[in-house]
Amino acid sequence: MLLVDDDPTVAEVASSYLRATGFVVEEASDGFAALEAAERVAPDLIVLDRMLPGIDGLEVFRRLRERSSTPVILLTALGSEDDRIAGLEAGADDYLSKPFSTRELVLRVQSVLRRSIGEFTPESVLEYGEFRLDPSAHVATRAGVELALTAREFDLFEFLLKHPNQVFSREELLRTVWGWTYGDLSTVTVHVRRLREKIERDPRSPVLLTTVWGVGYRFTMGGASDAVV
Amino acid sequence: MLLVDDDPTVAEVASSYLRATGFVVEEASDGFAALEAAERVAPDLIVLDRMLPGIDGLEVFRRLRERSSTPVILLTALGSEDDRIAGLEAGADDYLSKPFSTRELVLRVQSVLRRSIGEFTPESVLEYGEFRLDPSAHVATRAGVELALTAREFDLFEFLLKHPNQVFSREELLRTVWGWTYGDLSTVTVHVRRLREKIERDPRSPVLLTTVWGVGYRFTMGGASDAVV
DNA sequence: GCAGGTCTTACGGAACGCGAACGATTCACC
DNA sequence: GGTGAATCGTTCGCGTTCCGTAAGACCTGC
Repeated sequence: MLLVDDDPTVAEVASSYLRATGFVVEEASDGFAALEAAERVAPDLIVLDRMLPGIDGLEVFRRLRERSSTPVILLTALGSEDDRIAGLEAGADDYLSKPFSTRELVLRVQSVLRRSIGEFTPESVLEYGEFRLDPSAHVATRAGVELALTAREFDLFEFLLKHPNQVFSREELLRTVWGWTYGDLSTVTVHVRRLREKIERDPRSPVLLTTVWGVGYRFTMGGASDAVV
Repeated sequence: MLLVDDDPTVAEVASSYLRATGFVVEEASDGFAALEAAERVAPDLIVLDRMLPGIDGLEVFRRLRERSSTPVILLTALGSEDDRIAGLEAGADDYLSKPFSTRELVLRVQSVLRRSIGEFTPESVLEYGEFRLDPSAHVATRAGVELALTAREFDLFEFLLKHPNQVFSREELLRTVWGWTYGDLSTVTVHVRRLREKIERDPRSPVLLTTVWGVGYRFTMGGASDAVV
């Protein structure tokens, strides 16, 4: 997959998350590099920012389409309906407006790939101990029993399961899971709490989703870690 | 394949994409040229814009059907008048509303061709538990008893049976089942409700076709799932 | 004990899904 | 051709769920 964005922050966050999901990600920061990279690696899918230095994203898109039928997802700043129409008009396969959550991006990517390739998106079912999480079905279970997670809780849990034994600050979580660049950090706090309520044996003294004082939160995964499948 | 559209931009983008996918594309920009070309090259498939200068696209469609059974995919502009021709659209093999993604077009083309070629082989019959669904006969049964599904309900049910245990947003369903780029999402809601009324034991508390809050709908299929083929 | 960080609880607004009903349109049947 | 049934997409009101924020209590490190 090829990711084209001139904003280093966006590129880094998005690509790391996509990689964690199991994709092989090539990056490019401008139009020329994008065209070159597309030629070189022949990606399954291209995620393309509309606003690019040098050549405009739409122009890049047209040139890409001249020579291949690779699916393209367009990213654009602040989603006005006009942009959306323009994007689809040009023939993009899907469209996403910034700021977006990484989960949203992954969902779109999988959706587009599912449509283009057929069924084969790596059915990445996450498993840890008695936990099982199926993103495509949007089902999370503990020992076979379904956990009634809300959308946000699910997103958060998914992210943590994909990045175990790693500490994330509230800011980071807000950026990656929520897709916000700013916002009230207590939002994260509360959602962590609510999630604990549902996944911890004893929510009062968390074992899995622990607090790292002054830093953030960590999802701890014991020795035997078979995350991907 | 024959592509009929008077908008040069659409024609160019679409045809180049189709060619990149491997199709041999003939183009026509108005009704007369379309009829002439259809006669001349005898295409496997015709993609026809509904809005054409001179003869209307629908009229062209009728005349085409008088002399051959070549599959036709109708392109429709958006607008209130779409509804009026809903019936005639049903006569087409598939239809797609503008603006559409080029990939979507290719997918529909492939799907229609697959259907028209595979007509001789017995259509695949979907089975799940006591449900049985025969797309070619357009008949759905529960425990041998025929379910009185309407056309849309059937399409929706078919799609869900083919993609069990997977969540689809209303938007996705609108795109894949309805072939719309966008539209009123409550359309999906209502049809899901009507479908539930017919397939659920207790429509008030659905078991098969469940709502995933804030995400979409999921058709849940118990353990043994042999959906495909 | 203090200060800053974290947890808990509660609440209002917003989003969401549901149900019912309504025209418009089409199709089937007379 | 005309009439009635049926389908489809839309609209509106209602109840529910979820989410983000605020405020106070609690805890940790110093």
